[in-house]
Amino acid sequence: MTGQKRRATAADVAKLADVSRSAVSRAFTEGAYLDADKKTRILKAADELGYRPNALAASLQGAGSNLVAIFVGEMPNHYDKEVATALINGLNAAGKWPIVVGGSGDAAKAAIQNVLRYPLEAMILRSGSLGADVVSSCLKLGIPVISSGRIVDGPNVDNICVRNREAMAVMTKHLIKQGRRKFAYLSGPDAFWSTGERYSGFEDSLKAHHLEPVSRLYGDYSVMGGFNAMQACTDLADIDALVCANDAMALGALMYLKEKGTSVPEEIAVTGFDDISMAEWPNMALTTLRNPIEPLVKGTIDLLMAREAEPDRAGETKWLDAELVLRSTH
Amino acid sequence: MTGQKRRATAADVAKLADVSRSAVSRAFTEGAYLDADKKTRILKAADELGYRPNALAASLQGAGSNLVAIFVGEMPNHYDKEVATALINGLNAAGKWPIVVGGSGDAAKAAIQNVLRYPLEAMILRSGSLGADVVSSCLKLGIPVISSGRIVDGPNVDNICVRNREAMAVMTKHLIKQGRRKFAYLSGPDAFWSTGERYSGFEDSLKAHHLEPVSRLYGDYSVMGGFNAMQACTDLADIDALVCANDAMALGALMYLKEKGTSVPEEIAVTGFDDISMAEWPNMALTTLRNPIEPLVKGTIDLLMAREAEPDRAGETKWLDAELVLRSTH
DNA sequence: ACACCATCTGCACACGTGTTCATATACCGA
DNA sequence: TCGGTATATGAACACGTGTGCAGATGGTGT
Repeated sequence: MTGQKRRATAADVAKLADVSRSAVSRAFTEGAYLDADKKTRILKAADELGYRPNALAASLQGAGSNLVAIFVGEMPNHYDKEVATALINGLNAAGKWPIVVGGSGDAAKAAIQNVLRYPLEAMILRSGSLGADVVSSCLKLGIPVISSGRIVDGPNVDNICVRNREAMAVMTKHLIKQGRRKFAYLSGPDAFWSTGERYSGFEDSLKAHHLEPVSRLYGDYSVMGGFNAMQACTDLADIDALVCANDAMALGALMYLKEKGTSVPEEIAVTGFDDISMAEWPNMALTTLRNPIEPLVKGTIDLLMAREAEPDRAGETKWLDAELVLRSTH
Repeated sequence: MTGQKRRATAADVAKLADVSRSAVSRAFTEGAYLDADKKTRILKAADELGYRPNALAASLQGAGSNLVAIFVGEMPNHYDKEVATALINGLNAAGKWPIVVGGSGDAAKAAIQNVLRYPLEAMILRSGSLGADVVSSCLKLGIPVISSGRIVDGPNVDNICVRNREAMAVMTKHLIKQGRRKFAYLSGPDAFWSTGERYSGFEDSLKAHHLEPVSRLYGDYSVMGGFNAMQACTDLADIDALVCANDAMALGALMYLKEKGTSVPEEIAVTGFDDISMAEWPNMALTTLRNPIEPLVKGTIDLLMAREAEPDRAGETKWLDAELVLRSTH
């Protein structure tokens, strides 16, 4: 016979502690004038009732909502999940509470429109497929947009992104220096922004050494996609290096080559991009480019804080450097 | 010279459309009496201003907040991340918006206390390490608790959990039937609730066939933990089956055995638990127990909706069945 | 003509909070 | 004693919304 449990309010605490409601509010406000004894009494009563200030009502009053949205897309890849995990933890540590939205297509758009009903302090975008209309919706509401992993144009939009082209150039040059000459490239789908960036870094770097790619294969950034692309590849014999657009496809390719009996790296070098946790597994030991997560998270939060401090500042773009990680497949 | 962009309110829309503020509110309320022409005019004005109702103010007024918290812990394992991803997508599809909290220890507890300031419709717990104080905090605030993956006692607490014991028994019996007799068990840390459940399912099943485990090894549920545990194992020669408490450790063990030249499954069978995406990779093909994600998500949302419909109902526990997935390591 | 009902509208309230404002008390220096 | 300052207090307002209420309008049946 407990009935529906109602959330205790400041008025309830005030009645129990025999003080005014204002006093209760002050007891939870740092630096407000309040008698020490009274404060103790209030906090005790609050504890007894399990009271804590309603953050929504507080934000209505003017306090920051501390709510942030993250759009993470489908997260098909392990790297996406690792980034999302790290981002959530980083935001928590900064006292920001992320509402996470996933999915793709119209459902995702509708979901974002729904989430925009909350007074968000920022919208963090972690997906290539989202249109400019989402950005303009946010900006109309005065919600700052931070795009991670893709450069988005727009007034006051902040960006953070790894230098895809330069990273691929570093890898390609390393393989050339090592003596490789017959390159294939395992590419992601053209729909993703990073696909073109990474390929052109690879291709330009070859051209600078008067080389041409032997072939450009296509996958869907997944492990099985990499496996299948290799299986379908006809000119494997003409290749001594396979540069992959991400780790997942590189691992898939690696598995196919091992199954087929092709020795890596003796006959073919295989390289990835991201440095996901599986890349350092003992039977993989993939040579790759580390798409650094910790600086990505820190940079994102720095952008968030900077925008909070100065809402009208011009959009900033932070560039991150990928690091060459040499293991056993090159 | 745009200045700080303020969020448009119903009053702003009312002024622009030359109607009362009530009319604006009604334009966004299904089934409210409102002249059709006026409604069109209001929606047009709202669109122009980028207005949408402030969900916080609305929830203050009595509407549901549609906010839910998920505590996901550290998510060290791939399975945790897969579940979290699916859960987020499922909640989104149900029109619920999850605030995601991670971490462990005191920081996590503090984070949860902070998130409890929001008027949540539920707290979903996805981690073994959290104490009963969190549950009581939630219940004091009238926030329903749903525990996933671990049974939590408490008034009106809902649970959803896989039948760990039964699943391990199915696997063990299958191996016995197949002719295996000399079993080792690769266990997780005792601190986790599921560790004991899974082991006892294994052990009891052996006993029922008058068998004793050769040894119980310990890992930390991670891939490298499984790899290292096998490396440290001295009585590998006395074993023809290795039952692992989860897939990650099984994969690590598999990698060690392959590196060492032990043939799987001829000399030793290796089995896992969870059926993470890596388990079906071509060079792994792990025989395992599917810890079903889709029913887990659906069940969680069903519990959420049932509790919303009837807040005072007794706590319910949903049990899920794991499915034996036979691949190439048994 | 009258009563009735369905539709429409604006005023006013309530939700729970942080903070301003005016006022009150206590302390200190001159 | 007086003025000044630091501290303490409750009443009142504002935040943005959904809805109850009372009243208005117009159509329909008798």
